[in-house]
Amino acid sequence: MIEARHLRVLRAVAATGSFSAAARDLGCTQPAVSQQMKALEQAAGTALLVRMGRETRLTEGGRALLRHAVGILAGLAAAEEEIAAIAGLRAGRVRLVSFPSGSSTLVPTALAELRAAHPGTQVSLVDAEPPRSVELLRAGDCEIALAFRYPMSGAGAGAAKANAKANEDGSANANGCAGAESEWSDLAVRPLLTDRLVGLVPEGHRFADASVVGIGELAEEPWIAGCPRCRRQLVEVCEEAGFTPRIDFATDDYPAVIGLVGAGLGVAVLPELALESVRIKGVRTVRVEPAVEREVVALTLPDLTRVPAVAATLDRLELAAKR
Amino acid sequence: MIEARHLRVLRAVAATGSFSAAARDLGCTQPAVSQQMKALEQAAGTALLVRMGRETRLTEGGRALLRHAVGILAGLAAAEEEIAAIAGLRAGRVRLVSFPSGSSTLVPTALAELRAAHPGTQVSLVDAEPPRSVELLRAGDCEIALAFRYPMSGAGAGAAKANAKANEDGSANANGCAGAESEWSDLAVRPLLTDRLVGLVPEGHRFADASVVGIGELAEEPWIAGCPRCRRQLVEVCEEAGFTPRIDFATDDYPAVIGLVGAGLGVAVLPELALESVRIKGVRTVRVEPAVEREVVALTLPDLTRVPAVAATLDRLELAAKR
DNA sequence: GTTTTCCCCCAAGGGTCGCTTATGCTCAAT
DNA sequence: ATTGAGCATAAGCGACCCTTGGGGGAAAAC
Repeated sequence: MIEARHLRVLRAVAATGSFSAAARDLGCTQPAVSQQMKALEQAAGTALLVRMGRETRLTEGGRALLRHAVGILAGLAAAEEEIAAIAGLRAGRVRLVSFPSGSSTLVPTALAELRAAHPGTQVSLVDAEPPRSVELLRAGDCEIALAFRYPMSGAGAGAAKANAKANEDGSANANGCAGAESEWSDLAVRPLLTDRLVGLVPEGHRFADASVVGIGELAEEPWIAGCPRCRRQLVEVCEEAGFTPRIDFATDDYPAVIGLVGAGLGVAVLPELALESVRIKGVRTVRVEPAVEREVVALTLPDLTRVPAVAATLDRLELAAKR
Repeated sequence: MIEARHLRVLRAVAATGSFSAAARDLGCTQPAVSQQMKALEQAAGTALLVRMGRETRLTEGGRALLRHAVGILAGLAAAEEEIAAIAGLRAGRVRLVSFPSGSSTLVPTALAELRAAHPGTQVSLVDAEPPRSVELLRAGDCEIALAFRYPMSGAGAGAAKANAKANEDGSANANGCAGAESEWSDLAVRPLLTDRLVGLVPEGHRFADASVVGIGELAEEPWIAGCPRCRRQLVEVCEEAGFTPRIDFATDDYPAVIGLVGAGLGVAVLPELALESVRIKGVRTVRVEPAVEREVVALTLPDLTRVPAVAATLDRLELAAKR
């Protein structure tokens, strides 16, 4: 079995015309070259070069092998170059999937920094909400999935179980944003930030100037819900507070939620992150009690953390989240 | 440093989709594949594949490397194929240099047998007399040189020295057909046959029906000499017999020599081998005393004896000489 | 739900391989 | 004749590679 090492030696010997010079080129000793050439000749089954006094010449077989060796080693060098570019962040594609409020806040700043530090890397971005984004990740359609989850709601496992029972609108139980039972145990989880839900009330509302509002105080208000997962979380929190919210509107378009609240059609809770990139007009934000937080994380496959471009992207995301 | 072995494993893993199946393909155990892949990933500096439960997928780096690996391994296979063809005598060029009487006797039968046994081999033939043929061999312009030499003439070193002294028409002292001083000590010498010189006299000559003739009995005859080396040998032998031959004609064209003898213009001695391929007409052959023999050998560089096509050619030459 | 099966990782052992150092030989040049 | 360069060989040592045996985890089968 001919190995690349053999061909490197052969090429050096052919180029320099002597074993000693080849050894110097290769950075090893002369006996090493002798042994490699002997091994190669044995693998080849024929003499590859003739020693004529001081000079060494190739035989027909040696010339044939050298002819191939040039191309093979060139290909190998190209492969090493390309892989080194990927390893050295001079190249590398990362497919990133994020939920909308992440795409418009964390991701742009992270990608801008990544691009500035490593111009060769390319990141593609696709929007998808957590259950779907994790599917994409597991299916190999992306390298990083930004997702979020709510901590085990209420006080313990009992509530978590109720939560699990309530999950019957989505796809089976792989909803990807619940607390415990469908964890990402086989994934690499990089926590980015914890995002607090804040209440939204129209200007002039009785709580418009309140600094903090108990959730129960909004029991009689009409509600405007966000994305399905946020809506589920809302219902759950309200039920823990002892009431079932009356949801008049539901949309995953955050500006629309704000517009509806501003028009006086109801109140809402939204992740703080979602508010960062939309123009707030005609509404007031209030802190709600009990505090509800969601954990925003970057998910990837464990092996992919060893891919430099993926690791670098994760680092930038974490950095961007530090604000 | 990426080795071919790594790429073979990578290709097998990519093709089969699992380490175990790749190990079966490669004829080794699964941990061996694991270790090779780990080594390759370390050499590459990035993860190359992701383990997703039961299936394994390539990363971007893995795909890039595999893309190169296909070409590299194909090149390597082509190289091994070509070198195997040369080693297995399904291919291989041999450049053979021979003196004329060898070209027309030993060589044709040897090459015919070689061609029959190994149709892929190609032998090219060039005519050259010994001193020149050995030069060609040493210069790398041929692989095998057929040559001949006369044993140390007369009784010992004294005569050999005289012989050496006489060599002043050719190129220096590398005449390649003398006895001792310019031996082929650095060459591989394959004895083929010992060729006796026979006398040629015209029909009707007083020795035409003699079975054996002493060389001295031809002292007064006009002589027709062959090639320069044969002529030199003739002179030497005659001088040892106590006379200097009167050489009226000299030509290295053996049919011409025979023609001249047949026309009654003189007598000659020719190597038996030279007579084999010419039509003898009008002359008689007689054995001369003392017997003069020349040794016909095949010369090659020592390393070239390990080139299968060269070795096979030498074997066929030896076989052809066994007649 | 439990069991089975498959696949991979890990650790330890043994054998091979590859490189180095040291030595001797041959050839060419001074 | 001597010196220097180049290659071959042998011994020693370290690294590498492969194997065996055991374990864990996830998907498939019962």
